Amino acid sequence: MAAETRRAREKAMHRREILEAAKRVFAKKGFAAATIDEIAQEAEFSKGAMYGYFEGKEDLFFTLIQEKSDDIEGRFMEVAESSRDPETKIGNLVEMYLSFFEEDRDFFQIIAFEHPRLGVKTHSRLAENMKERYIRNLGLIEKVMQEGVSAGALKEIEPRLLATGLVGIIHAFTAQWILIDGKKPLTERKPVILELFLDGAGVAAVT
Amino acid sequence: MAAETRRAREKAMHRREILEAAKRVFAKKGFAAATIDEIAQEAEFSKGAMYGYFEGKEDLFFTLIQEKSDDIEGRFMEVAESSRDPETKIGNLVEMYLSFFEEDRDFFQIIAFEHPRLGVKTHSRLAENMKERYIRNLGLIEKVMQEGVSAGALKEIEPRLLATGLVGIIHAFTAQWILIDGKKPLTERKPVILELFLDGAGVAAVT
DNA sequence: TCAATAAATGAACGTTCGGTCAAATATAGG
DNA sequence: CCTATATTTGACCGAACGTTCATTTATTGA
Repeated sequence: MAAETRRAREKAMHRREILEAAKRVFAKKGFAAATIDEIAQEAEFSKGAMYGYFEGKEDLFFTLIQEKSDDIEGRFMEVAESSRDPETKIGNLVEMYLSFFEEDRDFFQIIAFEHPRLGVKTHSRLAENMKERYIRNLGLIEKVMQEGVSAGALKEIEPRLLATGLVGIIHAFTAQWILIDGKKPLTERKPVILELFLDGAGVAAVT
Repeated sequence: MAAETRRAREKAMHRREILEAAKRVFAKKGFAAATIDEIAQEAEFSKGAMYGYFEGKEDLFFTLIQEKSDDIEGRFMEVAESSRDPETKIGNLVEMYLSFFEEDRDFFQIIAFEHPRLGVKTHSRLAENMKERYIRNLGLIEKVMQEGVSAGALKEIEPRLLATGLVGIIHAFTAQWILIDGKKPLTERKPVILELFLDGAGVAAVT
Protein backbone atom coordinates (compact mmCIF):
# COMPACT_ATOMS: atom_id res chain seq x y z
CA MET A 1 0.00 0.00 0.00
CA ALA A 2 2.01 2.88 -1.36
CA ALA A 3 1.28 6.39 -0.22
CA GLU A 4 -0.47 6.80 -3.55
CA THR A 5 -2.29 3.85 -4.95
CA ARG A 6 -4.15 4.21 -8.18
CA ARG A 7 -7.37 3.89 -6.26
CA ALA A 8 -6.54 6.76 -3.96
CA ARG A 9 -5.50 8.87 -6.93
CA GLU A 10 -8.71 8.19 -8.77
CA LYS A 11 -10.80 8.78 -5.71
CA ALA A 12 -9.18 12.18 -5.28
CA MET A 13 -9.81 12.98 -8.91
CA HIS A 14 -13.44 11.95 -8.71
CA ARG A 15 -13.81 14.12 -5.66
CA ARG A 16 -12.48 17.07 -7.55
CA GLU A 17 -14.71 16.40 -10.54
CA ILE A 18 -17.71 16.34 -8.26
CA LEU A 19 -16.63 19.58 -6.65
CA GLU A 20 -16.24 21.26 -10.02
CA ALA A 21 -19.61 20.03 -11.15
CA ALA A 22 -21.17 21.24 -7.94
CA LYS A 23 -19.58 24.63 -8.45
CA ARG A 24 -21.10 24.98 -11.88
CA VAL A 25 -24.54 24.04 -10.65
CA PHE A 26 -24.39 26.25 -7.56
CA ALA A 27 -23.21 29.13 -9.74
CA LYS A 28 -26.11 28.65 -12.09
CA LYS A 29 -28.89 28.03 -9.58
CA GLY A 30 -27.76 29.21 -6.17
CA PHE A 31 -27.58 26.96 -3.16
CA ALA A 32 -31.29 26.66 -2.50
CA ALA A 33 -32.36 25.87 -6.06
CA ALA A 34 -29.48 23.55 -6.87
CA THR A 35 -30.25 19.84 -6.60
CA ILE A 36 -28.08 16.84 -5.87
CA ASP A 37 -29.54 15.15 -8.93
CA GLU A 38 -28.34 17.91 -11.19
CA ILE A 39 -24.90 17.96 -9.61
CA ALA A 40 -24.65 14.19 -9.99
CA GLN A 41 -25.67 14.39 -13.62
CA GLU A 42 -23.20 17.21 -14.28
CA ALA A 43 -20.44 15.17 -12.62
CA GLU A 44 -21.48 12.01 -14.49
CA PHE A 45 -22.03 9.98 -11.36
CA SER A 46 -25.07 8.44 -9.84
CA LYS A 47 -26.79 10.31 -7.07
CA GLY A 48 -25.75 7.73 -4.51
CA ALA A 49 -22.09 8.05 -5.38
CA MET A 50 -22.07 11.62 -4.18
CA TYR A 51 -22.48 10.44 -0.63
CA GLY A 52 -19.31 8.43 -0.80
CA TYR A 53 -17.43 11.68 -1.25
CA PHE A 54 -19.42 14.20 0.70
CA GLU A 55 -21.88 14.15 3.57
CA GLY A 56 -24.48 15.96 1.54
CA LYS A 57 -25.45 19.20 -0.14
CA GLU A 58 -24.29 21.48 2.65
CA ASP A 59 -20.94 19.75 2.97
CA LEU A 60 -20.42 20.05 -0.76
CA PHE A 61 -21.20 23.73 -0.71
CA PHE A 62 -19.19 24.41 2.41
CA THR A 63 -16.12 22.63 1.06
CA LEU A 64 -16.25 24.77 -2.07
CA ILE A 65 -16.50 28.02 -0.15
CA GLN A 66 -13.79 26.95 2.26
CA GLU A 67 -11.26 26.02 -0.42
CA LYS A 68 -11.72 29.14 -2.47
CA SER A 69 -11.76 31.41 0.55
CA ASP A 70 -8.46 30.01 1.72
CA ASP A 71 -7.12 30.54 -1.76
CA ILE A 72 -8.15 34.17 -1.94
CA GLU A 73 -6.90 34.88 1.57
CA GLY A 74 -3.52 33.45 0.64
CA ARG A 75 -3.32 35.64 -2.42
CA PHE A 76 -4.33 38.59 -0.33
CA MET A 77 -1.44 38.00 2.03
CA GLU A 78 0.96 38.07 -0.90
CA VAL A 79 -0.52 41.35 -2.04
CA ALA A 80 -0.32 42.78 1.46
CA GLU A 81 3.44 42.33 1.43
CA SER A 82 3.93 43.16 -2.21
CA SER A 83 4.86 46.80 -1.93
CA ARG A 84 5.51 49.68 0.43
CA ASP A 85 3.76 52.12 -1.81
CA PRO A 86 0.03 52.30 -0.98
CA GLU A 87 -1.07 53.07 -4.51
CA THR A 88 0.92 50.18 -5.90
CA LYS A 89 -0.44 47.89 -3.25
CA ILE A 90 -3.99 48.93 -4.02
CA GLY A 91 -3.27 48.35 -7.67
CA ASN A 92 -2.04 44.87 -6.90
CA LEU A 93 -5.11 44.28 -4.79
CA VAL A 94 -7.44 45.23 -7.62
CA GLU A 95 -5.50 43.12 -10.07
CA MET A 96 -5.59 40.17 -7.70
CA TYR A 97 -9.36 40.28 -7.32
CA LEU A 98 -9.96 40.80 -11.02
CA SER A 99 -7.81 37.88 -12.08
CA PHE A 100 -9.25 35.72 -9.32
CA PHE A 101 -12.78 36.30 -10.56
CA GLU A 102 -11.70 36.02 -14.18
CA GLU A 103 -10.16 32.62 -13.50
CA ASP A 104 -13.27 31.43 -11.77
CA ARG A 105 -16.38 33.32 -12.55
CA ASP A 106 -18.50 30.54 -11.15
CA PHE A 107 -17.12 31.27 -7.72
CA PHE A 108 -17.97 34.92 -8.10
CA GLN A 109 -21.51 33.95 -9.03
CA ILE A 110 -21.74 31.78 -5.96
CA ILE A 111 -20.65 34.40 -3.49
CA ALA A 112 -22.75 37.01 -5.26
CA PHE A 113 -25.68 34.64 -4.80
CA GLU A 114 -25.11 33.99 -1.14
CA HIS A 115 -23.79 37.36 -0.10
CA PRO A 116 -27.19 38.88 0.64
CA ARG A 117 -27.90 36.02 2.99
CA LEU A 118 -25.22 37.38 5.28
CA GLY A 119 -27.44 40.18 6.46
CA VAL A 120 -30.01 37.67 7.68
CA LYS A 121 -30.02 36.21 11.15
CA THR A 122 -29.63 32.49 10.89
CA HIS A 123 -28.72 29.51 12.95
CA SER A 124 -26.75 27.80 10.23
CA ARG A 125 -23.09 27.34 11.01
CA LEU A 126 -22.44 27.67 7.30
CA ALA A 127 -23.89 31.15 7.06
CA GLU A 128 -22.21 32.18 10.28
CA ASN A 129 -18.86 31.07 8.97
CA MET A 130 -19.38 32.89 5.67
CA LYS A 131 -20.29 36.11 7.42
CA GLU A 132 -17.22 35.84 9.65
CA ARG A 133 -15.04 35.33 6.61
CA TYR A 134 -16.55 38.26 4.79
CA ILE A 135 -16.02 40.63 7.68
CA ARG A 136 -12.47 39.45 8.20
CA ASN A 137 -11.81 39.90 4.50
CA LEU A 138 -13.18 43.42 4.55
CA GLY A 139 -11.02 44.03 7.62
CA LEU A 140 -7.92 43.11 5.69
CA ILE A 141 -8.73 45.54 2.91
CA GLU A 142 -9.54 48.10 5.56
CA LYS A 143 -6.03 47.75 6.90
CA VAL A 144 -4.55 48.44 3.49
CA MET A 145 -6.70 51.56 3.35
CA GLN A 146 -5.56 52.60 6.80
CA GLU A 147 -1.98 52.33 5.65
CA GLY A 148 -2.79 54.48 2.65
CA VAL A 149 -4.39 57.12 4.84
CA SER A 150 -1.46 57.12 7.28
CA ALA A 151 1.00 57.42 4.43
CA GLY A 152 -0.86 60.43 3.13
CA ALA A 153 -1.78 58.72 -0.10
CA LEU A 154 -5.48 58.48 0.68
CA LYS A 155 -7.88 61.05 2.05
CA GLU A 156 -8.85 61.07 5.71
CA ILE A 157 -11.92 58.94 5.25
CA GLU A 158 -12.86 56.05 7.52
CA PRO A 159 -10.91 53.07 6.15
CA ARG A 160 -13.99 50.88 6.28
CA LEU A 161 -15.79 53.24 3.95
CA LEU A 162 -12.84 53.29 1.59
CA ALA A 163 -12.75 49.51 1.62
CA THR A 164 -16.49 49.31 1.02
CA GLY A 165 -16.22 51.68 -1.90
CA LEU A 166 -13.40 49.82 -3.56
CA VAL A 167 -14.90 46.35 -3.29
CA GLY A 168 -18.19 47.81 -4.44
CA ILE A 169 -16.58 49.04 -7.63
CA ILE A 170 -14.75 45.76 -8.17
CA HIS A 171 -17.86 43.68 -7.68
CA ALA A 172 -19.93 45.90 -9.92
CA PHE A 173 -17.41 45.68 -12.74
CA THR A 174 -17.19 41.92 -12.33
CA ALA A 175 -20.94 41.52 -12.35
CA GLN A 176 -21.18 43.74 -15.40
CA TRP A 177 -18.50 41.68 -17.11
CA ILE A 178 -20.39 38.48 -16.47
CA LEU A 179 -23.72 39.96 -17.45
CA ILE A 180 -22.80 41.69 -20.66
CA ASP A 181 -19.28 42.03 -22.02
CA GLY A 182 -17.76 38.71 -21.06
CA LYS A 183 -15.46 38.64 -24.05
CA LYS A 184 -12.44 40.75 -23.29
CA PRO A 185 -10.55 39.93 -20.12
CA LEU A 186 -11.83 41.42 -16.92
CA THR A 187 -8.35 42.47 -15.89
CA GLU A 188 -8.45 45.11 -18.62
CA ARG A 189 -10.69 47.03 -16.30
CA LYS A 190 -7.93 47.55 -13.78
CA PRO A 191 -6.85 51.00 -15.00
CA VAL A 192 -10.39 52.39 -15.07
CA ILE A 193 -11.13 51.02 -11.65
CA LEU A 194 -7.99 52.53 -10.20
CA GLU A 195 -8.65 55.84 -11.86
CA LEU A 196 -12.19 55.87 -10.56
CA PHE A 197 -11.21 54.89 -7.07
CA LEU A 198 -8.18 57.13 -6.69
CA ASP A 199 -9.03 60.16 -8.79
CA GLY A 200 -12.79 59.95 -9.14
CA ALA A 201 -14.98 60.52 -12.14
CA GLY A 202 -15.22 64.26 -11.82
CA VAL A 203 -13.09 66.73 -13.70
CA ALA A 204 -10.92 68.50 -11.15
CA ALA A 205 -12.43 71.87 -10.45
CA VAL A 206 -10.12 74.80 -11.05
CA THR A 207 -10.81 76.45 -7.74
CA MET B 1 -72.90 48.58 -5.31
CA ALA B 2 -70.87 51.65 -4.56
CA ALA B 3 -67.52 52.16 -6.24
CA GLU B 4 -66.02 51.18 -2.90
CA THR B 5 -67.83 48.64 -0.86
CA ARG B 6 -66.37 47.56 2.43
CA ARG B 7 -65.64 44.19 0.93
CA ALA B 8 -63.63 45.62 -1.92
CA ARG B 9 -61.77 47.85 0.50
CA GLU B 10 -60.86 44.97 2.75
CA LYS B 11 -59.90 42.78 -0.14
CA ALA B 12 -57.48 45.42 -1.31
CA MET B 13 -56.06 45.74 2.17
CA HIS B 14 -55.63 42.02 2.53
CA ARG B 15 -53.89 41.94 -0.77
CA ARG B 16 -51.46 44.56 0.41
CA GLU B 17 -50.86 42.74 3.69
CA ILE B 18 -50.05 39.58 1.82
CA LEU B 19 -47.68 41.46 -0.45
CA GLU B 20 -45.89 42.98 2.51
CA ALA B 21 -45.61 39.63 4.20
CA ALA B 22 -44.28 38.09 1.03
CA LYS B 23 -41.72 40.85 0.75
CA ARG B 24 -40.42 40.16 4.24
CA VAL B 25 -40.12 36.45 3.58
CA PHE B 26 -38.52 36.85 0.16
CA ALA B 27 -36.06 39.32 1.66
CA LYS B 28 -35.13 36.89 4.38
CA LYS B 29 -34.94 33.69 2.34
CA GLY B 30 -34.68 34.57 -1.30
CA PHE B 31 -37.17 33.43 -3.90
CA ALA B 32 -36.14 29.80 -4.07
CA ALA B 33 -36.03 29.14 -0.33
CA ALA B 34 -39.18 31.09 0.53
CA THR B 35 -42.33 29.02 0.95
CA ILE B 36 -45.98 29.86 0.48
CA ASP B 37 -46.64 28.41 3.93
CA GLU B 38 -44.29 30.85 5.57
CA ILE B 39 -45.70 33.79 3.64
CA ALA B 40 -49.21 32.74 4.63
CA GLN B 41 -48.22 32.46 8.26
CA GLU B 42 -46.48 35.85 8.14
CA ALA B 43 -49.59 37.37 6.58
CA GLU B 44 -51.87 35.60 9.07
CA PHE B 45 -53.86 33.88 6.41
CA SER B 46 -54.29 30.25 5.51
CA LYS B 47 -52.32 28.90 2.63
CA GLY B 48 -55.42 28.48 0.53
CA ALA B 49 -56.40 32.11 0.93
CA MET B 50 -53.25 33.20 -0.87
CA TYR B 51 -54.61 31.78 -4.10
CA GLY B 52 -57.64 34.04 -3.92
CA TYR B 53 -55.30 36.99 -4.28
CA PHE B 54 -52.44 35.74 -6.41
CA GLU B 55 -51.90 32.99 -8.90
CA GLY B 56 -48.99 31.57 -6.96
CA LYS B 57 -45.48 32.12 -5.76
CA GLU B 58 -44.15 33.53 -9.01
CA ASP B 59 -47.05 35.92 -9.41
CA LEU B 60 -46.52 37.14 -5.86
CA PHE B 61 -42.86 37.73 -6.47
CA PHE B 62 -43.36 39.29 -9.85
CA THR B 63 -46.00 41.70 -8.57
CA LEU B 64 -43.61 42.88 -5.87
CA ILE B 65 -40.78 43.49 -8.29
CA GLN B 66 -43.06 45.16 -10.76
CA GLU B 67 -44.56 47.62 -8.28
CA LYS B 68 -41.26 48.67 -6.79
CA SER B 69 -39.52 48.90 -10.12
CA ASP B 70 -42.22 51.22 -11.41
CA ASP B 71 -41.82 53.26 -8.26
CA ILE B 72 -38.07 53.64 -8.63
CA GLU B 73 -38.33 54.41 -12.32
CA GLY B 74 -40.82 57.14 -11.54
CA ARG B 75 -38.48 58.65 -9.00
CA PHE B 76 -35.65 58.40 -11.45
CA MET B 77 -37.57 60.44 -13.98
CA GLU B 78 -38.06 63.18 -11.41
CA VAL B 79 -34.34 63.19 -10.72
CA ALA B 80 -33.53 63.25 -14.41
CA GLU B 81 -35.37 66.55 -14.74
CA SER B 82 -34.32 67.94 -11.39
CA SER B 83 -31.36 70.04 -12.45
CA ARG B 84 -29.27 71.24 -15.33
CA ASP B 85 -26.06 70.90 -13.38
CA PRO B 86 -24.64 67.37 -13.79
CA GLU B 87 -23.08 67.25 -10.35
CA THR B 88 -26.30 68.32 -8.70
CA LYS B 89 -28.22 65.79 -10.71
CA ILE B 90 -25.84 63.02 -9.72
CA GLY B 91 -26.19 64.11 -6.12
CA ASN B 92 -29.95 63.89 -6.42
CA LEU B 93 -29.60 60.49 -8.01
CA VAL B 94 -27.51 59.18 -5.14
CA GLU B 95 -29.87 60.65 -2.60
CA MET B 96 -32.83 59.11 -4.37
CA TYR B 97 -31.36 55.62 -4.32
CA LEU B 98 -30.20 55.89 -0.72
CA SER B 99 -33.55 57.02 0.58
CA PHE B 100 -35.33 54.48 -1.54
CA PHE B 101 -33.34 51.64 -0.02
CA GLU B 102 -33.56 53.17 3.43
CA GLU B 103 -37.33 53.24 3.18
CA ASP B 104 -37.47 49.66 2.08
CA ARG B 105 -34.45 47.62 2.89
CA ASP B 106 -36.39 44.42 2.26
CA PHE B 107 -36.65 45.35 -1.38
CA PHE B 108 -32.93 45.95 -1.56
CA GLN B 109 -32.36 42.51 -0.09
CA ILE B 110 -34.64 40.98 -2.66
CA ILE B 111 -32.94 42.50 -5.67
CA ALA B 112 -29.54 41.79 -4.15
CA PHE B 113 -30.68 38.19 -3.85
CA GLU B 114 -31.94 37.85 -7.36
CA HIS B 115 -29.47 40.09 -9.14
CA PRO B 116 -26.86 37.36 -9.68
CA ARG B 117 -29.50 35.27 -11.41
CA LEU B 118 -29.54 37.81 -14.20
CA GLY B 119 -26.25 36.55 -15.55
CA VAL B 120 -27.72 33.09 -16.00
CA LYS B 121 -29.49 31.92 -19.13
CA THR B 122 -33.02 31.00 -18.27
CA HIS B 123 -36.35 30.47 -19.90
CA SER B 124 -38.35 32.13 -17.18
CA ARG B 125 -40.23 35.19 -18.28
CA LEU B 126 -39.74 36.56 -14.79
CA ALA B 127 -35.97 36.50 -14.98
CA GLU B 128 -36.04 37.85 -18.51
CA ASN B 129 -38.19 40.75 -17.44
CA MET B 130 -35.91 41.50 -14.49
CA LYS B 131 -32.83 41.50 -16.67
CA GLU B 132 -34.52 43.79 -19.15
CA ARG B 133 -35.45 46.17 -16.36
CA TYR B 134 -31.95 46.15 -14.92
CA ILE B 135 -30.34 46.97 -18.23
CA ARG B 136 -32.84 49.71 -18.94
CA ASN B 137 -32.22 51.13 -15.50
CA LEU B 138 -28.48 51.12 -16.02
CA GLY B 139 -29.09 52.76 -19.37
CA LEU B 140 -30.89 55.63 -17.69
CA ILE B 141 -28.01 56.24 -15.32
CA GLU B 142 -25.70 55.93 -18.27
CA LYS B 143 -27.51 58.79 -19.92
CA VAL B 144 -26.98 61.00 -16.91
CA MET B 145 -23.31 60.14 -17.07
CA GLN B 146 -23.21 60.94 -20.76
CA GLU B 147 -24.65 64.37 -20.01
CA GLY B 148 -21.99 64.88 -17.38
CA VAL B 149 -19.24 63.98 -19.80
CA SER B 150 -20.64 66.22 -22.52
CA ALA B 151 -20.95 69.10 -20.10
CA GLY B 152 -17.32 68.65 -19.15
CA ALA B 153 -18.14 67.80 -15.57
CA LEU B 154 -17.08 64.17 -15.85
CA LYS B 155 -13.99 62.63 -17.37
CA GLU B 156 -14.04 61.10 -20.81
CA ILE B 157 -14.78 57.59 -19.61
CA GLU B 158 -17.37 55.33 -21.21
CA PRO B 159 -20.66 56.32 -19.58
CA ARG B 160 -21.51 52.68 -18.96
CA LEU B 161 -18.41 52.27 -16.86
CA LEU B 162 -19.18 55.41 -14.93
CA ALA B 163 -22.69 54.15 -14.28
CA THR B 164 -21.40 50.75 -13.22
CA GLY B 165 -18.97 52.35 -10.80
CA LEU B 166 -21.55 54.59 -9.21
CA VAL B 167 -24.20 51.96 -8.69
CA GLY B 168 -21.49 49.65 -7.41
CA ILE B 169 -20.56 52.13 -4.71
CA ILE B 170 -24.19 52.76 -3.81
CA HIS B 171 -25.00 49.06 -3.57
CA ALA B 172 -21.89 48.36 -1.52
CA PHE B 173 -22.71 51.09 0.97
CA THR B 174 -26.28 49.90 1.21
CA ALA B 175 -25.25 46.30 1.77
CA GLN B 176 -22.74 47.41 4.37
CA TRP B 177 -25.43 49.45 6.09
CA ILE B 178 -27.75 46.46 6.27
CA LEU B 179 -25.01 44.10 7.36
CA ILE B 180 -23.39 46.14 10.09
CA ASP B 181 -24.23 49.71 10.93
CA GLY B 182 -27.95 49.75 10.41
CA LYS B 183 -28.54 52.40 13.06
CA LYS B 184 -27.81 55.77 11.56
CA PRO B 185 -29.67 56.65 8.40
CA LEU B 186 -28.19 55.45 5.15
CA THR B 187 -28.68 58.86 3.56
CA GLU B 188 -25.89 60.18 5.76
CA ARG B 189 -23.55 58.38 3.40
CA LYS B 190 -24.44 60.63 0.51
CA PRO B 191 -21.52 63.07 0.96
CA VAL B 192 -18.90 60.32 1.21
CA ILE B 193 -20.31 58.53 -1.80
CA LEU B 194 -20.27 61.70 -3.86
CA GLU B 195 -16.78 62.57 -2.75
CA LEU B 196 -15.57 59.09 -3.61
CA PHE B 197 -17.27 59.03 -6.97
CA LEU B 198 -16.41 62.55 -8.10
CA ASP B 199 -13.04 63.20 -6.48
CA GLY B 200 -11.78 59.74 -5.66
CA ALA B 201 -10.07 58.45 -2.56
CA GLY B 202 -6.56 59.48 -3.50
CA VAL B 203 -4.87 62.66 -2.38
CA ALA B 204 -4.30 64.79 -5.45
CA ALA B 205 -0.73 64.40 -6.56
CA VAL B 206 1.26 67.62 -6.77
CA THR B 207 2.67 66.90 -10.20
C1' DT C 1 -8.61 -17.68 -10.87
C1' DC C 2 -10.82 -16.41 -6.72
C1' DA C 3 -12.24 -14.54 -2.60
C1' DA C 4 -12.22 -9.87 -0.18
C1' DT C 5 -12.80 -5.24 -0.44
C1' DA C 6 -14.12 -0.86 -2.38
C1' DA C 7 -16.98 1.89 -5.25
C1' DA C 8 -21.08 2.89 -7.87
C1' DT C 9 -25.81 2.25 -8.79
C1' DG C 10 -30.71 3.37 -8.76
C1' DA C 11 -34.84 2.06 -6.45
C1' DA C 12 -37.06 3.40 -2.39
C1' DC C 13 -38.15 6.33 1.79
C1' DG C 14 -39.64 10.15 4.37
C1' DT C 15 -40.30 14.96 4.00
C1' DT C 16 -41.44 19.24 2.08
C1' DC C 17 -43.31 22.03 -1.29
C1' DG C 18 -46.66 24.46 -4.56
C1' DG C 19 -51.07 24.12 -5.66
C1' DT C 20 -56.23 22.36 -5.32
C1' DC C 21 -60.70 21.78 -3.44
C1' DA C 22 -64.79 20.46 -0.81
C1' DA C 23 -66.40 22.12 3.34
C1' DA C 24 -67.00 25.78 6.73
C1' DT C 25 -67.60 30.50 7.80
C1' DA C 26 -68.69 35.28 7.17
C1' DT C 27 -71.09 38.89 4.71
C1' DA C 28 -74.80 41.23 2.02
C1' DG C 29 -79.23 42.14 0.31
C1' DG C 30 -84.05 41.44 0.63
C1' DC D 1 -84.07 35.87 9.47
C1' DC D 2 -82.80 33.64 5.40
C1' DT D 3 -80.75 32.72 1.21
C1' DA D 4 -77.17 33.76 -2.16
C1' DT D 5 -72.57 34.95 -2.58
C1' DA D 6 -67.90 35.80 -1.27
C1' DT D 7 -64.15 34.51 1.54
C1' DT D 8 -61.37 31.46 4.30
C1' DT D 9 -59.87 27.19 5.85
C1' DG D 10 -56.93 23.07 6.25
C1' DA D 11 -56.80 18.51 4.64
C1' DC D 12 -55.13 16.63 0.61
C1' DC D 13 -52.51 15.62 -3.91
C1' DG D 14 -48.68 14.78 -6.93
C1' DA D 15 -44.09 16.08 -7.75
C1' DA D 16 -39.55 16.93 -6.32
C1' DC D 17 -36.15 16.86 -2.99
C1' DG D 18 -32.17 15.08 0.18
C1' DT D 19 -30.75 10.99 1.90
C1' DT D 20 -30.25 5.84 2.63
C1' DC D 21 -29.25 1.20 1.39
C1' DA D 22 -29.44 -3.45 -0.59
C1' DT D 23 -27.55 -4.87 -4.76
C1' DT D 24 -24.40 -4.88 -8.55
C1' DT D 25 -19.99 -3.92 -10.57
C1' DA D 26 -15.08 -3.17 -10.49
C1' DT D 27 -10.60 -3.61 -8.38
C1' DT D 28 -7.21 -5.55 -5.48
C1' DG D 29 -3.87 -8.97 -3.59
C1' DA D 30 -2.73 -13.70 -3.46
